[in-house]
Amino acid sequence: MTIRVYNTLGGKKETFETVEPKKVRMYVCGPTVYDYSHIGHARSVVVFDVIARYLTSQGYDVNYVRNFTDVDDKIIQRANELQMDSSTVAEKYIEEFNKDMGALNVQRATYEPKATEHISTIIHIIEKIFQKEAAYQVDGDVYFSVASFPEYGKLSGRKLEDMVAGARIEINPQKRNPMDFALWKSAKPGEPSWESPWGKGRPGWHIECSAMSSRLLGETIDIHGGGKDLIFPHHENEIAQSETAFGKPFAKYWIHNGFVNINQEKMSKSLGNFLMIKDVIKSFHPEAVRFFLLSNHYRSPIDFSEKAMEEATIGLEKIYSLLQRLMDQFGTKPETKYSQGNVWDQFCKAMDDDFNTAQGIGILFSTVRDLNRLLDNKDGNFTDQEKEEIMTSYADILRIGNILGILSLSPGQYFQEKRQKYVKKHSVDPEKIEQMIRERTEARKVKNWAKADEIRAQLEDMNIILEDRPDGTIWKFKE
RNA sequence: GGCGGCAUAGCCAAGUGGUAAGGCAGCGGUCUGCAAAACCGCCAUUCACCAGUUCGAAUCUGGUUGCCGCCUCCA
Repeated sequence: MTIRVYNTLGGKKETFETVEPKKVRMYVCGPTVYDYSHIGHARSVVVFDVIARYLTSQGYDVNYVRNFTDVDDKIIQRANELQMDSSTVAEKYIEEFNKDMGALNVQRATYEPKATEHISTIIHIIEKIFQKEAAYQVDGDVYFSVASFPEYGKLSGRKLEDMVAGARIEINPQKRNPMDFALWKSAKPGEPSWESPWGKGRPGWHIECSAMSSRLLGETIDIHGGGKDLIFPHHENEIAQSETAFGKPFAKYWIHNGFVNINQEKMSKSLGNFLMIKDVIKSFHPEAVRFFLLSNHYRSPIDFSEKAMEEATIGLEKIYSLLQRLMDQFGTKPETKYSQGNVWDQFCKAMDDDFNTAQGIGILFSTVRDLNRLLDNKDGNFTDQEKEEIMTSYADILRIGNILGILSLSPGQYFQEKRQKYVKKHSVDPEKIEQMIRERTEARKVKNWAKADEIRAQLEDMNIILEDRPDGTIWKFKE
């Protein structure tokens, strides 16, 4: 089956063909670690996590690099504010990043390098760029000369002349061209620095990705990804540097994810509406967050709101409820003997078309409805063929969950976790609820409906909903 | 000012040439002591607007309007 990928370079969908057969070299720009990770980071990381999982499921050997920018002006500034060492600041937020992404069930990349671990490679590449006469030194700073790279602008679709005319750039008299960017920055006293042929300093922002990508994956890679905002200047500059240094294409496919808005506004410092992952998962289950993030196509913007999260939660629970039902009726998870079925095929078809998780989720819901219908109608009396069908779809749902990184818990665990979270947040007493339910059950036994309904109403006031099932009464929080 | 994107029901959203997936909400029904859950049915003759290409367009082309992003740190 062929996979089609939208390539920012060229602006259209292309057939996905790797440099080496069945091997994927993928590099995704990670965060600059000077603060907690926000929901926008989550989207990018989750989207590429799903892409890596999917490609792996299709038989590719995926070599995935996700870096940390651990030396940078903002980190230095933050370190000064906190009166800490900048590497300590970076370490702290790397740890927080891993904690957040772990909670979101993100798989670890093959390599998760830090810029500071690759200083010698960075210096080596800058030297190569000097050899190509595309770099120049001004005191201790080194700049890349965009005029030396005729294709500059090919990713973002801009022309040098237009950009310079745009004049929103601060003119730095040291630069030959206003669009030139730093490869190496000289160190001011007290700043973290490394020895280099140009004196003590640190790498510019863009060069680290060129270095780590080529070092860990090779000079031409298959996928280079990141948020849309990185297209210019970051990725444009990476292309200029790498292709100048190595004289070959840097990346075949450029994949960029869209933004997360908050209540229809862009997250920004001035609005103070940065939504941190650690806060979001206090209110919503991490799987619901993932489910939400994947419910739109990855290139479209997505609007985060309380309502949207509630809908995502309802959707996720609809699936978990079916899984609960299946488990109650057929025991534990379907054995591996149930091969990939029609549902999985449909899902793959959606994913093959530029990783269309939104469509994939639609398939998931249709399947849930089909299975519920079958379960409703047959009342437990299934022919062997029907059982086979059910178990195949059941297995497919779990397979899809595994690609999307959801449905990783048993339904029991999921609802338990959710309940515990609520109990903790609202300090309710489950024992008391159980007691009330027992009283109601007694009342129902003697057909004292008035009393039963009264208890139900009392519980409803406590935001609790009851479900009378054949095997007993269960309760849930309404929220 | 330059570049790019988007516009599909009450809401969210998929669909890029073959006659509108899916979800949420709502309404009617089955089930239930009553509910809930689940299921069934209803819910866009139409895809911002205007022209054009085509046997055929939400999908392609040109134009209009509106919204958004990037060009400055940003996922």
